[in-house]
Amino acid sequence: MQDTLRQAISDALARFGLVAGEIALEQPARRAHGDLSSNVALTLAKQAQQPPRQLAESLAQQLNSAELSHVESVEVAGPGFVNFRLSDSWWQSVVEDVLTLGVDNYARLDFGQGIKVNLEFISANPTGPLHAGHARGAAFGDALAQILKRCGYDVSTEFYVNDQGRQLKLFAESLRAVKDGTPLPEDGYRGDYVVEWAQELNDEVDDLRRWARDKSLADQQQTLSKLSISFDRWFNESELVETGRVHALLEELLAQDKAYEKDGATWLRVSHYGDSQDRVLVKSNGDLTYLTPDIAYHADKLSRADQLIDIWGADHHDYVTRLKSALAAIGEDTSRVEIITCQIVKLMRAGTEVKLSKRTGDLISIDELIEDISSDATKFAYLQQTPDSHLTIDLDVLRESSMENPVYYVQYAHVRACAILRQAAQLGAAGSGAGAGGGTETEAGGSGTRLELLNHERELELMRLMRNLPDELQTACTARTPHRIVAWLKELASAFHGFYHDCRVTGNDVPEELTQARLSLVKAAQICLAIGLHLAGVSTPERM
RNA sequence: GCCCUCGUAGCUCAGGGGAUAGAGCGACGGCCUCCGGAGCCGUGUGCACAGGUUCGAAUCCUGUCGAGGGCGCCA
Repeated sequence: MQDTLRQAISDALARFGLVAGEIALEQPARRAHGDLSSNVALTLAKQAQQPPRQLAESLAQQLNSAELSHVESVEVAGPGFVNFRLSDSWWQSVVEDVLTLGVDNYARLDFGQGIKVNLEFISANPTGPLHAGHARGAAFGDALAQILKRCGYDVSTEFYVNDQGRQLKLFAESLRAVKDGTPLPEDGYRGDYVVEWAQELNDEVDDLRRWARDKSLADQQQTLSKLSISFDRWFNESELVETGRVHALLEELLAQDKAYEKDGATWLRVSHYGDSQDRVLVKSNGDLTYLTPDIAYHADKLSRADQLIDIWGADHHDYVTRLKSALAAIGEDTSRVEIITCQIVKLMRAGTEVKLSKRTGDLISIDELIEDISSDATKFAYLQQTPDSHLTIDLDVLRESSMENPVYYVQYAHVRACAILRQAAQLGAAGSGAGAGGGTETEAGGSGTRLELLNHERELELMRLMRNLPDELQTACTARTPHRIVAWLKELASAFHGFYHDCRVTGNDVPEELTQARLSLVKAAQICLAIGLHLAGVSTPERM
């Protein structure tokens, strides 16, 4: 539709000897201004050497005489906007599109062209359960993966397990100290789970670090499965070290004089590649820094995918430049590496901020969150804002209030749609003759369904939103903003509840043909709600 | 001191060059002989500040103020 209009505008402009670059078409904030609007007359006024309003009038006249399909009228408004009013038939046809394509194929885009994207997120240390600080990256990463896939990217998700560094060593030592009743090492791990896990230690455990890692991974994986988040690959840092690849990388860097020795340590000349200073690769005590295997890890990922996306917490933003400079140093194309940082989330409970501290062991685990406010609500809560926002989540409000916790509002719309379809199926089965279709299996929308009966304002609003889904999806994908989908879902749910309130589907006082048309609409809405909920990574209940 | 992000309604947040800036919550007031009331409808206030760019700025640029995060041979 939009492409058709753009072409028409372009053709009309050509008649006046004008050439536009990008022709913007957007939905006006107010419906009174039409369904679609273009500002070409404003942007081209100078080139045309006439007032924007006058150019717009000429354009509108030209477009009106072109008799474009599904276009009711073209009007000029304001300083020179060209507004298109679309016919109901355009919105009604979305019902047919949705029913024909279904959950799997409506709003399935292909601009990703099968490009291989490797998406890494969470990558928590294997030193304990996942906690609230990981939840945003988890919800964001999972939703982004779903969105990228639906846009035609070949996505593989990955969790990097840092099982070589100081943190795991420290964690293992902490477990041992708790078990033996000796003092914790400096900066050691605290918290209830440390004590619990330490009690599970016995003499059969010969490699404490490995045991601690596996214990952590098992715990984290269980939490993720509660959140319905799965990874295509869990990548152990130790794999890079043990296969000698990190060692080979170091030798190569030294041979190329990109690394050098100083003060007993080995340094990488990242300051030549954009970083503010050189960085240590091997500490003077012989240990590797986090950076060294991470370079090898990203090089490995780059050999497996066209594009990398890393999702990090904002507390690591400083590391972005360091990693990219290091990758530039080894000759990688850093434009293939995208790093998204999510801002820290502040949690409130009982009116006060919940302080999270790894140092004191004062943490809220994701398991606790799920138990407190459910898995779907946890994911949805973290998905409502841009990753850039410094959001505050009030646990009490999430638990108690239904609209601060819109996942139920949206899911309830889906439940209602299913309930109506069930009801209709029962009535049909009762032998009313016409039959309301087979409930959720209804083929409504097929031949004979009079979609033109769907002209109530509530119905039109619902259909407009369904038409928008592909656009919303594209925006959410290219801008990496899953919250767009969530915002759209809330609007669609609202439109559905309004429709439900004002437009009865079944009943003796509803003409049979209208019932059929509305059943098609309900089925289409249910499909769209399911698509959106799926993209957000939450469930689609049929009853609540 | 330097770097990143943010500052929009009483609260939590959308909107990120277009026309009269939105939603939920909270507050107040309506709607059940109704396919599930976890619902629907109505009522109010607001773009931190100052310059600049533009036909047009909440949106882009600069500065000021404020908030969060970061500036390790931690990860």
